[in-house]
Parts: sequence; structure tokens; C-alpha cells
Amino acid sequence: MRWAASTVGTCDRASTHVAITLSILLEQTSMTRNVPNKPSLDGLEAKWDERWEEAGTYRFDRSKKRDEIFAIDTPPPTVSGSLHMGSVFGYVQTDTHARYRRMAGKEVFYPMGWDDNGLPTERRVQNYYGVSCDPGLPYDSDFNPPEETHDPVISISRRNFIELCHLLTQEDEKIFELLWRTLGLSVDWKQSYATIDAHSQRTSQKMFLRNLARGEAYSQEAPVLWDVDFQSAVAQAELEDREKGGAYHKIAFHKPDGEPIYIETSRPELICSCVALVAHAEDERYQPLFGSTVSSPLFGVEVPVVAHELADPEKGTGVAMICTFGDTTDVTWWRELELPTRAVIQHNGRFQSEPPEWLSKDGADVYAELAGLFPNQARRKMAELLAESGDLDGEPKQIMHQVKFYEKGDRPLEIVTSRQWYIRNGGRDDDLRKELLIRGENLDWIPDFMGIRYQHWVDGLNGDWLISRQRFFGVPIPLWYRLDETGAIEYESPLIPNEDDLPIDPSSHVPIGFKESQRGQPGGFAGDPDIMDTWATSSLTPQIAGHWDNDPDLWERVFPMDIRPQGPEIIRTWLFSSTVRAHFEHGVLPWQTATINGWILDPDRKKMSKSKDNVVTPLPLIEEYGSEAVRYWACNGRPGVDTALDYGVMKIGRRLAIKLLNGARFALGFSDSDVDVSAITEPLDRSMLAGLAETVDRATNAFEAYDYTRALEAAEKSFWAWTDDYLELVKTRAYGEGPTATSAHAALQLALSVYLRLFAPFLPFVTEEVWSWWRDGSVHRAAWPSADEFARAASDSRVLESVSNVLGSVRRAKSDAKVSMRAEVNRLYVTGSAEEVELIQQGAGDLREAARATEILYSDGEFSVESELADSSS
RNA sequence: GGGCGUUUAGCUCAGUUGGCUAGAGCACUGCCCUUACAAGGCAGGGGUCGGCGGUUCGAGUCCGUCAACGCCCACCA
Repeated sequence: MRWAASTVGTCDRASTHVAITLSILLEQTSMTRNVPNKPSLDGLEAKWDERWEEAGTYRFDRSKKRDEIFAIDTPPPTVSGSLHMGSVFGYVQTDTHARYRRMAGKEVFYPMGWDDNGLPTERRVQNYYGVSCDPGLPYDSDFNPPEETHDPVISISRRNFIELCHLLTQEDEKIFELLWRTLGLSVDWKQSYATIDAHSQRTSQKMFLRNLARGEAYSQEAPVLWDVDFQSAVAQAELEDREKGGAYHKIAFHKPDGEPIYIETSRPELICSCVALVAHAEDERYQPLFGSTVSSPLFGVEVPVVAHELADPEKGTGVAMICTFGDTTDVTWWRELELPTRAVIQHNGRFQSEPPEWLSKDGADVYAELAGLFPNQARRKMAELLAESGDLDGEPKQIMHQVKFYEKGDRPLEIVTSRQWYIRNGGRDDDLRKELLIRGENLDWIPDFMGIRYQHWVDGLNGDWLISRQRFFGVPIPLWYRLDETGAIEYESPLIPNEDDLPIDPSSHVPIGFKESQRGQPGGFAGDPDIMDTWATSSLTPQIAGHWDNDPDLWERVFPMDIRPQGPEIIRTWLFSSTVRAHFEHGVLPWQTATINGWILDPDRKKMSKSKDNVVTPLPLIEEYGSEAVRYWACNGRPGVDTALDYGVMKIGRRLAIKLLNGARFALGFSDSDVDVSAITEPLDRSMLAGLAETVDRATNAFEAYDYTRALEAAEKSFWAWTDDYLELVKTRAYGEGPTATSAHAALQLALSVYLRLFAPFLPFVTEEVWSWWRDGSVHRAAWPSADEFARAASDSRVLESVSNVLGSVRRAKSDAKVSMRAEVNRLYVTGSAEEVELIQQGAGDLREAARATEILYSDGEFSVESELADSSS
């Protein structure tokens, strides 16, 4: 930045005063100052949010080229989720990067999306209105949502249900947008999207079809983890282990000679699904039994005893029951040992009502006791029956064990067999797994240890990505299937829509070459009833926001993006799935850098979660402390570090913002016009600027390394020293006249301009407010300060440091003597090396005034300061 | 069972290649209504840097080990 003086006349009609102003920055003209007497933070959020929107301050200029653009792949918040401080934390941190890059000369592409499709919305709609979706019902065009939560629940059609989902998410989006605006996120609101909108659906379906065409997507009938409440398959990435009470039941199977062989199981209700017993091949206890059969208790089904390395001789009795399916190990055994399938649990989680065909007449009678029950009910029933028959050895042993849950579910997952769509992710393909691991290595992780989580996740994948969900509110799988002459679905060659026709809903659109009347008819077609998992769409946020499918010009300017900011818990889902999609379609990483924020902990350092009832909602906090304070707190959480909610930190942020107002009022209070930098001649002033230049370098380097906290720290530390020491030292001189006063005025103004810009990424409202007192345009479009800007006005930062040091000693002496800081000092004795004395003497005039010392006497020696107070006898 | 992170003052946290008597803010105590700021200023007290062991002239910092807390993962019979 070059220094230049320009002369601009502005006419103030009231006073006919013509101010000749000199601008510090070439691009920014100055105007008559409008410094309020009692500056306040109140109302700044609403005031500036409105003006920024009017002025288009954060509007993205798409005429810029890729290397002039900084593109952010903003996380679309789940609008149906609750608002909590975690929502604030990461977004504010990202906003500091956006604001820094914008000031540093980049055009920032900072869109906002809303993640509204999927289960969270459905569940919220069900609870909010008291409705449930029954796809069998016809659409009711006159249906109006109940005013209050309806009890009992009303069943409504799928289309009515989806309409309610749209209605409620739009309301939720407004609440989120209000929060983001109040917090001062510098997003371009013209670049927003929702994951359920037509554009997102088109992008999602188009990418799916591309994956299908290349063989990266496929469907398969297989056992899947199943949530019985939502009645949908769930993916590996959505699992959560929860500690749950259970009981080991020691149960006798019977060898051909009638002798018992004991197994231990926590799921005795699945004995009717047993297909084999399994033990380790080297377990001598069971070796004689391999190849023979044993019969199950109560049901008398003959099952083979087989060997497999996963059977652990140390666990239970060393021999386990294999059922189809009790857990994921059963699935492994079933697949690898090619065992039959004997499933009894239905998609609704209940035992099927008809006795299964592999049971004898007697077995069917036993089964009748279980028919229609849920597993936990059947478990108790089986325990009773086994106890009666004498096949239960002793009392069940109560245990706590980890059970797999859907992360949003309430009951343990079951395993059912069904046809689902998958996208390859390396879980069954080592070459692809390696390629994706390399993508992860090539991504810049902030902080870098987060990359290990990605690596572990990819290493631990045990299957492809299950993307189909048996739900309603989401992006439909864009396929139909032919029906053969008997009406059976031919899954192998789906009917595919044209890309140009997307988005489509196969339940209402008709495949090419068919008529609606052929729907569901033999020889006709059937639409795929499923929707895609929400991640299958949100894995495409770069493509959606960058308009990959319909705006190649924009796409070229923003992709691959610069940063993906997100939380650590969705590395396995959002980050990984985005990497997979970009890898397949574009052959690149979707972004250069991933910035991972930490967790929010409540003040007791417990993770905040809805179930713990310790969620703090942001808006009341913003009302109490102000946006700047809440932002300041968020910016004090270092990258990737778990951070406790701390109201003390917020108060400090608020104090900093108020200090900026007051410091600015002082700095701008001496003249109505800007003073040229060449007027800065006094050593103390030049020294202050030298120190400020160092601060600018520190903050800039920190931001370049994505360390907003360090940038804030540097600015803050420097600013408090500026107000506490420099302002006190320069005060008397600044109130005077002549060149030494003018030097102070110019230095104060320049420093203020720099501080406002250093703080702008963190405290956008108050910095903009102060900027508006004396500058045109927005501070958020002003140039990030560079030390070059004032290099010629700066000298040796040690002058101010040394003088401040002496002033500190004088203050200590006055404090010890319990006198006012304004108390006179007759003589101030400063001892120091020749060099120290020389530095102090450069600021001696200001020091004498600030210390109220009549004279300062210097001597050579170890540094010390003695103050001879005027009124003090001691 | 495996991995990652954290552990420094009563609280929240700095302490970047090992280097002067370990820092900040809050809280606490004392003083000061000083013409930017009393929703303020100035000053002060306060720490065996989680434990143990090691490397080194020197360790909050490096190595080993243990512990607590948080998170992630694991085939949970």
C-alpha cells in the first residue's frame, strides 16, 4: 500500500465549515467526523446487518478469476436440529477467515445452505404437528396442519406429509438466518440453497446417475442394519454404540445322544433363528462336534456345529449360536460359512405372526408364544419357556454391553435382509480404499491431527456406503424398474431418466416409453420407492453451491474450493462422502484445506447434548452479552480444541468492544480532519507504530496459518498496551498544539485505522461503527493492514517499551503510597544502561507529563526507577 | 481392546524448533471519580506446570510409563 495524500473538500451546511482532509489510504476519502459523545454497542447488530445487505458488502463478484477467489464450502446446518452454542462456535470461526481473506484482497465465495431433508425433519414434523406419514393414504388437498400438536397422532398422506416438511423447514430456516445475521456472518445471502430444493435434487440425482453409469453405485439384496421405529436401513457412518443393560442366558442345545451343549447368549429370543453353533477350530472342547448337528432347545431344529476363527474360546462357553441375524458377527459367519437364512423379525421390529416353515409342528406351537412380540418381550418369554423346559442353566447373568443404535434412534438396531442402493467407498475394494486414503493425506488438515480420524475411518470401513432410505422427505432415487409378466420387479436393469429431465420423482413421473397407466401393472413399471440418505446430497455441497450442473462458468471460478470448515464428528460422514463423490466425478479433492472446529463443552466441561439437558441457546446469550462478545468467545476457542462455554470470556469480549469505541473517541477527538503520515515525527509515536507493525505481521502470519485465535491475541495484546500506556503517555501532548501535537494526532489516527482493521474479522459491528465515524465505505472491504503501509513512519519499538516500563514503576510507587495516579513526582530517578537511558530520553517529555514528574534524573547502572513523590514523606 | 486429544494459578486459557526468578484475563485484595472509557483505570497476592522415571549443562517444553477426562473406532456370542 502506498502512502498518498489527497485533498478533498466536504461541505458541512450547518457550519459552512470546509474541512480540508488528507486521506491515509488512497482509495478512502475522509469526511467530516461524526463521533458520538456516548458511543454504545446497543443496536449495532441490526443497524449494520441492514446496511451491509443494502450495500451488498458481502456480495460475491463472480467476474473474478479462480486465483482471486477464496471459496468456502459452508456446512449447511440441519435446520430441524436445535439451536445451540455449537451452531455458533464453528460458524463464527469460519467467518473470521472469510473476513480476513476478503480484506486481504480475495473475493470470497461464502454461500449458506440449509440441510432440511431427511429424518430429523420428518421426526420434527411428526412431533411438532402430531402427524405420521402413511404412504397408503390419498392426498388431501384441503388438509391444514393442526394449530397445536395433535394427540392422538393424525395419519396423513405422503404428499401432505412432505408439504408439512417444507412448511416447517422454511420457518426453521428463518430462525437460523436471523441467528447468522445477528452474529454477523459475512455470507452472501444471494448464494443460498436448501438440500431439498430442486437445484440440490437435480445435482444429487445427476451425480447418482453418473455414479450408476460408471458402476460406482449398485443395488443389492443383503442384510442391513435396520431401525425398527423409522423402518429404514441405516449406514455404518450413522451408527452409535450405547451402553445397555442385558443378560447372558446359558442355554442347553442337545447333542444327538441327548447330552447338553451350553451356549451363552444375550438374545435367547433368536433361538428359533439359529442356523448353526460355532466354535474356534482349535478349541479342543468342541473339535469332536465339528461336522455333527445338535438340536435347538424347545424348537428341536437340527443345526450344524461349525468352526470359524472369529469364535473366541474365552467368551462365554466358547461356543456361540449363529442366528440370522442377531448382530454383525452373525452376518459375517452367515456369509463366510454360507449358512441358510432363517429370519423372523419383520421390518416393523416384531416377530412375524406366522410360524416359520423350518419349524416342526411342536416348534410352531412354541413359536406361537413369540408371534407378534418385540424382541425384548420375546426375550422374557423365551427365558420363561427355557426355564420351564430346564434348558436354561441358572439365572440369566445381568451385564452392561455396547449395543448398536442408529444415532437418531431410540431402540437397538435389528438386522434385516432387504434390497438397498450402495455407493462404493473403498469398504470392499482395497485399491479404491488406498486412493481415498491418499486424498486424505493430500488434504491440509487444520489442526493436522484431525487427518488421523479420516485415515482411521477409511481403514475401518467394512462395507460400501448404503445410501437408500425407506423414508419420505428427501431426494428420491431417480429410477424405475420394469415389471415382468407376473408383476415382479426386475432390479437388474433399471429405467433411467434423462439428465435434462431431473429432478424427477419416480412415484409421480413416468419413465420414457411408458404411460402412467402402466404403473404397477405386469409388463409395466414401478418407481423406486426410496429416497437417498441426506449425506448422499450434502456430500455434494461444493457442486450444489458452485452450480456444477448448470453454471460451468461459476463452477470454474470456485472449484475446487479453498476450505471446508466443519465439526470433527462428521469427518466420517460429510467430509469423507464429499471426498468420495469428488474423487469419482472430478478426480480431485473438493477443497485444499479442511478446518475442523472443536466441541463445545458446558461450563462443567461436559459435552453439550440434547439428552443431557444442558443445551444453551445462543440468542438469549447474544441479547445479554452482544454479538461481539459471543464472537469473541468463539474466537478464543483454538482451532480443533474443545472449548467450554465461558461467560467470563464473553464479558471480556464486550469490554474490548466498548474499549474500541472509547479509544476511538479519544483518537479522533482532536481535529476534524485527517493528518498526513508525514507529520508523525515524535520518537514515541514512531516507536508505537513500529510495535504496531510487528503486531500486524504476527496477526497476518497467524491468519495465513488459519489460526484466528493467535491473530486475535496479537491484536488484543497490542491494543490494550496501546490504550493503557501509549494513550496515557501521549495524552498531554495531544491536547496541546504545534507539530508535536500534530504528530500525536496523526499517529493516533493511523493506529486506530490499523486496529479497526485488525479487529474487523472478530468484531465486525463495532469496527464498522467506528470506521463509519470517519471513513467512507466498509471496513470489511478495506485493505488488510500491512506493515509496509506505515514503514516510513515507524522507528524503534523499544522506545515505547522502555518508557512504558518506567511509567509502570512510577504507577507502582504511587499505588504503594496509596496516592492518586495524578500525584506529583518531584524527581524521577532512572538508572539504566547507556542504551536504555538513550531510549527513555527519546520519550522523556511524554513520560514527564504522564508520570507528573517535575524532572527526570538519569544515572548509569542496573535498571531501576525511583519516584520521589511530592506529598510523600516516606 | 486400538487410536486421537486434553491435563499449567480458585476459574478459562497462553507458553511455536528445550534456555533468564512460568504468563494473561476472570475472580480476589488494595488504591484512584484521571477532561476516551467507573459497563473504567492502576497496582498486588496467588502455581511442587496430572504422577513417576529418563535424556540434557538446563525440561512446562523431548522420551518412556501410569492416571484422569473427552472424542473416535473395534466382530457387542
